[in-house]
Formats: sequence, structure tokens, C-alpha cells
Amino acid sequence: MFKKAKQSRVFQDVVEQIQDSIVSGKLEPGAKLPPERDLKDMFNTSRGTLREALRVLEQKGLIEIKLGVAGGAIVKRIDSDPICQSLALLIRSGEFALEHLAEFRIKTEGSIVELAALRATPDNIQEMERLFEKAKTYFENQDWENFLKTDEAMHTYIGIMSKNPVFQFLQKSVHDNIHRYYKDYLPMNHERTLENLNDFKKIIAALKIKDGKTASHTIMDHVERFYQKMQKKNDEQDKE
Amino acid sequence: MFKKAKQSRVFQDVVEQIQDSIVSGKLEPGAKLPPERDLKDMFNTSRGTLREALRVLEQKGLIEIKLGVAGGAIVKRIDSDPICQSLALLIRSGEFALEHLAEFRIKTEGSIVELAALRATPDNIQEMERLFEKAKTYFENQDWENFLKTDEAMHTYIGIMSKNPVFQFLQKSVHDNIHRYYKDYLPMNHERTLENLNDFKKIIAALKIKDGKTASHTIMDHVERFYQKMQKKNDEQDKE
DNA sequence: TTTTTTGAATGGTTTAACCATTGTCGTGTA
DNA sequence: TACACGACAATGGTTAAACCATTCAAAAAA
Repeated sequence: MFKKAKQSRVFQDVVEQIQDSIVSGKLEPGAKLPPERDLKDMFNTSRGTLREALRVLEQKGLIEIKLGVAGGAIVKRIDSDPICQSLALLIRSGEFALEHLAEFRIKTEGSIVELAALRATPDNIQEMERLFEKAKTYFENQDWENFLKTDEAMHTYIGIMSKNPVFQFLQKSVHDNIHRYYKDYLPMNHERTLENLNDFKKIIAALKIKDGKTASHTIMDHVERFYQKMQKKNDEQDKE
Repeated sequence: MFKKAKQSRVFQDVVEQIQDSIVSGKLEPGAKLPPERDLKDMFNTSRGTLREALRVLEQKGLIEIKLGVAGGAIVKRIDSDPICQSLALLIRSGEFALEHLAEFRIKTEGSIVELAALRATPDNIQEMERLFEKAKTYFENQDWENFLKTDEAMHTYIGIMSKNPVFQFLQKSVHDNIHRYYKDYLPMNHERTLENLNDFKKIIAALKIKDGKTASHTIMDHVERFYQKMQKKNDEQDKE
């Protein structure tokens, strides 16, 4: 019937006022807030309380705080960082199991790459090929660390090619966080990495001829196979 | 080459220590942290600094702080709240356009309902029918406010039926935030609401016979049609 | 002109006190 | 006995004033 009357905490009010100014556009990215000692007077509060408000805004990814004489709170452009962080917590705390993430990726990346096939520009495809060559080099040098990073970059770039910021955010947030699993469960080896490369070769070819269905099936297979191997590895570890 | 050396802020260290304890499971949900005055001694810091750390943890959704003599910081079970909040900021700040969210929903809810068709238990379907009847009653009483709430509940419940927590979180986060658009762009009316109900009737029928494809196509149409009407309404408003 | 020094602005931290909320326990009254 | 009220104490919320640490720019020195 009634909503719980929100208990008044001064710093919450400060957070809301500044947040509203940012979200409504009154404060644009790059704008600098007044120094703490001025703000505390403007809000008629103490510095401690004001600083609690700034901590919250910083944590929300709305401002960035710099030190020194030219320092202060600067309004940030909203990005995927806070969502990445929350997702990381969910994954680290075991809220999401490996197979849940795998299933999610199979479905989602299938959709994303299908859109990417429709919308990728020649420039996009060139960038994708550049990343592919980079990955190939790392593969030949057996530099798994950097290979994985480039692999991640390719997945994230597919999100960018979808030209849909919602998918971009999602893809970036997921891939910023799942490599944690790889290191634990799936040390890279020669065979596995080669398979990976061949999948991307197929995907790039499909993107070039705007063949969304093939690209989609390829990446879904790619993710599924990867998952099955991790699962197998997992089972073997359980046996020991 | 090198990562930026993180500037040492005492409260960050406190945040990390407590966060690690929570994420690693040393502190379980429901556990109560010591009072601020004790914590400050344990971390050998001042109360102000400690409170900044608690603000950050609270914002991350890791703890909840209660007032009064039996109050204090209580470890929370991690939920979708922080992600919902971040998503709300992205939507409010205009980072996501209407058509981007629509496209995302079409793809994602198609996948979700397909899984739901495979996995829904009889109990799930019964709950879904209960929600449907509730929506129908609100429809007959022309109570759009509550109709929308029930509509939202049905979409979220489809996420639950998918039995995949990743999709559950996503579906909840999206639907907690998009009704903002409906009120602005798409006042409910009799015809539109009836169409809505019929779509859900079809979806429930498909769920009953585990016909994922039909359920999927129906909800994708449902979302697409909804979007087109909002777009049309939008264009009309632009003309004025 | 280039380098070094100095100083001031700004965020980070500490301390100590007081206020506000809330559960508990004891007392008084029905 | 049972219940209502009130005092008390534990805990988070807020304030104030001071000092420390970092950074940049202007002044001084080379």
C-alpha cells in the first residue's frame, strides 16, 4: 500500500541533487565540481558528510576525483564500468555457474554476430582482420596471455559492430569478467588455440558476405565447444 | 606496458578487505559487522575514513546499514539491485535509445522464452496463469497502472522460468527500468492492452506444450509491435 | 633559457564531540 | 499477572577544526 518512507540521510540528499544535475545534462562530462570546502557550504553540511556523498557518486561511476591543486571532482561520461564491477561480484561470489554463463553467451553472441553481419562497415572488418592477425602472431609465438587478450578484444569488437550500445555494454561487461574462468579451468594449448583461430576465420568470412546465419552458427558452436571442454576439464579435476 | 599504480587511499584498502571477506564467503549473508567504533580500531583508522568505506560497500550492494541500538552493517546477499541502478542511469542519461532497447529485448526475450518453454514446471505455468488472470482483472477494471505492473511481473517471471540466473538478472534489470518509457511515450489504451493480453495467452499455451519456437516468435512479435507503436507515437509528437 | 625552489590549492585523514534512532529493561499501574 | 510507559544505553549520522600529502604554477636561481 505505502512505500517505506526513506530515512533521511543528509549525504543521500546531496547525492541525489548532484546525480540529477548530471543525468539531466545540467552538468556535462568533463565539468568540474567546486572544491569540497565550497560544496560543503553550498549544501550547508559538513565536509565529512559531503565526502560520503562524493564516495557514493564516485562508486556509481558518475564522477572521478583527482588529487592536487588542479584536482577535484570531474563529471564522467557514463560507461560500462559499474556494471562490469557488479557483474564481477556476481561471478566471483559464485552466483553464476559456468554453464549458466555459457548458455547465456551462446544465445547472446549468436544474436550479436548476426546483427554485426548486417551492419559491419568495411572499416570494421578491416579492424577485425587486424585483430585476427595479431592473435595469429601471438599464437605462433605461443604467447597465451596475449592471445587471450586479443581473443577478448575480438569478442568485444563484435559487440561494437552490432552498432547497438546495449549489446556493446553487455558484451564488454561479460568478456571483461570471464577470463577469470579460463585461467582457472582451461589452460590454453596448441590444439585449442588453433581451433579458436579457425572459428574466427570463418566468422570474418561470413561477416564479409553479410551472411548472418553462418556467422551466428559458427560463434554459437565456438562458445558451446569451449564450454564443453571446460566442463570436461572440470569433471576430471573433480575425480582427482 | 605498466598499469597505473593505484593511489593509496586508506578507505579503498578497507573496502577491499571487507569485500574479499564477503565474496570469498568468510562473511556470509546475514552476518553483522562490528560497530563502527570497533571497526575503526581494527583497521587502525578514523571513523570518517571507515564510514567512507562503508558507503562504498553499501553502494556496491554488499552490506546494508541499519540504525539504532541493534543496528549496524549487515552482509547482504548479492542481488541485481546495483546493476538495475547502473542500467537506470544509462537509460536516464539517454545512452540507450528506444530502438536499441527494443532490438535488444526482441533478441533476448526470444531466447529466454525458448528456454522457459523447455524448463517451466507445472508450478511455474500455474503461477504464470495466476499472473495472467490478475492482469485480466486489472484490464477489465481499466486499471492501467496495475496492469503494467503485472505485465512487468510476467516478463520478469519468464526470466525465472528460464532457470538461468544470468537471464533472470538481465530480464529483471531491464524490466525494472523500461516502464519509465511507457509512461512518457505510450499511454495505455483498450485496444493495445487487449492485444497484450492475447499475446500472453498464446505464450502460455505454447509453454504448456513446450513449444519453444512458437513462444519465442510470439514474444518477439509482441515486443516488436509494441516498439513500432511507440516509435509512431514518437514521430507524431515530433510533428507537433 | 632552463632548472630548482617555494608556496598555495585541493583532496585525504584524524580527532572529539554531539545528535537521532531504536531496542531493552525496569517500574508503575490496571 | 499483564501491559504500558519511560529512562537508558548502544549504535549510526553529523559537525567542526585541524593537520598531512599531492600537485601544479609561479617565482627564484643557475
